Amino acid sequence: MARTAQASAPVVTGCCGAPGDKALTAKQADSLAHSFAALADPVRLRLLSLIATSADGEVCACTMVDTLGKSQPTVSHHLKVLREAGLVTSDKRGIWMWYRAVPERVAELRAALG
Amino acid sequence: MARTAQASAPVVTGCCGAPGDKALTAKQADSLAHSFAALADPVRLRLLSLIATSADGEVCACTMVDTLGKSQPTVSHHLKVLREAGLVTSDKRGIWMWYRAVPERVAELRAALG
DNA sequence: CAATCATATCGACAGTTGTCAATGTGTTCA
DNA sequence: TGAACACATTGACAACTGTCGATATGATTG
Repeated sequence: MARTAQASAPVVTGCCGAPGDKALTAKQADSLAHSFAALADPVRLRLLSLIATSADGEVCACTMVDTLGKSQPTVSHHLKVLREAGLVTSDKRGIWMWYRAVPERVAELRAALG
Repeated sequence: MARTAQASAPVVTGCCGAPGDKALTAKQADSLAHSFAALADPVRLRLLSLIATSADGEVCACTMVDTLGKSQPTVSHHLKVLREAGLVTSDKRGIWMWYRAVPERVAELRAALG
């Protein structure tokens, strides 16, 4: 994208060189920050970990309410955040809501770190 | 763990199986969440990206104040968060403060995602 | 020494976020 | 139909966070 370096001023008047153009743009950073924010809560990390490490690849919501020490509305809220971040999908079967991880989305974030 | 429903029925009476023991503990999740929180802000992501992609591997603070559209105290605050998260180190030389990335720390977070 | 510059810290403010009780929605079963 | 259950949503509140102006700290220069 566009560089922020101004070619007009030849005098740097200090230490500062050109910032280089490989860094994230503001838009890219906004999007990434939203995704990482979904991981910036211990309850959500435990939820995602619970789902991702489950034997069947899916976990019922009631299991998570039982396992974590949080109220049902709180767990529901965090699952919604994970869903909106694309990190999990939900699937209602009968009375129960089953959650699965979205490994591709996790891989995207991992790729952003290296 | 302990089920809070009626104790009379030994049957599972529902969907819930055992949660499995591979998931994160509360302590692990707390620590990880703190680290990811450092990445959950667009300004910090741009700072880290600016530093990590710089040609010399280090960037002077004044460059970052110039590049991002934020005030000097704001940039200084975010750099402190990154420093406390172990993602960058700082080194004062003369008047200027130089920042370098800590790739091992970034790798740790990347590893936590897969 | 005083003046100047780069950066950090402080104080205050608005906006966001995590939490839970209460309530709503939709499903199953008697 | 109505009761019971699983989950989502709402509303409210405290705690946290990003932001900037003002100010402090520390180094350099004249």
